Amino acid sequence: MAGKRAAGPQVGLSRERVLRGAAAIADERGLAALTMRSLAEALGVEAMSLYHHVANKEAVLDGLVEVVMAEIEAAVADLDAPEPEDDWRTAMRMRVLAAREVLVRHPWAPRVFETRTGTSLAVARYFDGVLGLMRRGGFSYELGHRALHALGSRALGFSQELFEPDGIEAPEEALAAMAEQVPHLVAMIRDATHGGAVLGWCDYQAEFEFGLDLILDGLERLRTKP
Amino acid sequence: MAGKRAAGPQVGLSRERVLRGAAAIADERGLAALTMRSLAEALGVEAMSLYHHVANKEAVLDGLVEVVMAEIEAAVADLDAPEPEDDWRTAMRMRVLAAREVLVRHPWAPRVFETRTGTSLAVARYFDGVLGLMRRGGFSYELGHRALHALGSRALGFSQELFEPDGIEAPEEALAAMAEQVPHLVAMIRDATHGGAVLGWCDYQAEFEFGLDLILDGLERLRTKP
DNA sequence: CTTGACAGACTTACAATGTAAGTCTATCGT
DNA sequence: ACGATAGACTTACATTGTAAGTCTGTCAAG
Repeated sequence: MAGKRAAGPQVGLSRERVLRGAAAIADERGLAALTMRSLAEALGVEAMSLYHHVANKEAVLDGLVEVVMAEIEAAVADLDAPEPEDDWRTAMRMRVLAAREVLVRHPWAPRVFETRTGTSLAVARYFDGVLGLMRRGGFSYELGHRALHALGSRALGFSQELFEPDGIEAPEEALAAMAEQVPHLVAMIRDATHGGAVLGWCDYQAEFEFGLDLILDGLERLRTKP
Repeated sequence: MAGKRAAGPQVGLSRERVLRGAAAIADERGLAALTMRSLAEALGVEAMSLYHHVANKEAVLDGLVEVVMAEIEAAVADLDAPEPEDDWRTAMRMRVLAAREVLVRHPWAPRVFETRTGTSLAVARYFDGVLGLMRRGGFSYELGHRALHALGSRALGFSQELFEPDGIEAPEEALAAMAEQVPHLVAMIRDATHGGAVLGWCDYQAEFEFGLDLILDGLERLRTKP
């Protein structure tokens, strides 16, 4: 059992440094740019050296989940939220939005989460905290369980947007061209912007909160009158 | 403009056949097994021949989205749902559950959806249909828009489950070992199974419907009293 | 029937990636 | 002083996507 020592010619890697480096690359250059070689280079080392600290690339991705979850747990711990016994709804809302801030800083995180098979301990612990919050807020285990499913990834601050309504320049002609294929969407955009610029008309943060509140409201109703 | 002709020594490929083959491989052997070479082999052809019908592998994945969406549209068309004017909630529910049946047949689909950048026309058309349904059900464009966001991937029949509560053998000892790390989850499982077997105690279909109904109920409330 | 254009298959080749296997060296406990 | 060892490096290879070029069977025009 050697403690920690700086073996080798230089500072020495560590699982910590490897994972931090991986997160940095994903943040700066995207998930596709994260290869064992690019990661090694960023750490001033050869690719194979990484394998002394992580089993393989899958383990790096698993580690990224831990990194993100640690940031989320830290953000949640910093929160000055009400006691769930007094106001579980606000406590939950703040927790989820704190998690969301972390996720927004790491746009690659949802994709990494999704490709992990099996639940990581870090994720399980987070959901355990969510469930504990609901328990303190007066939920039965049964309703708490359903609530975890209903929230899904939203509990961690992201919703799977399969369909991005904005990002279009959408001058009137472009809309007209689309009107045949997707008439209702086009009408919706026209209605929302009444002829003005479309870029950025869709406020994702607001929409996320809307969906979250819809679920929380529903849960609260079930909690009080089952 | 040559019409359709069987050029070459054999039956001849086509974009159609390539995409169907790709879906078959993903279904049978998983998404990771889908390579240009494996796909070619399955079609009795060399890898490079595929490039006469698809631009590159990304295009194959784009095509998979189309394949899935076509199946969903077909399932939706077969539905014997009420007119949205009479009962939008049931019409929507049936539509989403029909989509879900397709998605369940293609477990790789969510991952493919998520990695596509930009919205495909097929997906946009689907959401256009959802929005149209809501319009006929009495939604404003504004509420319809928010509803699309609130539903998110659920409109297509899947929820991002980051956390899989089952899949554990969970004899009492295993639970005891986890109790330190995730006490609430363990208590929840104990409560739900009161000592019995844990395997498969979690009914994903039922949980999906619960979450869906929670959202639909919330939307209905907003629709009738804004 | 000949011929030539071309769609659509095949062959070859290469760069990028993950990683198995083995080597080298500085540090530490004895 | 010295052997063990952690942790770096080197080499090598299988898999993948795909660029570039070749070959061949079919069809339309002469």
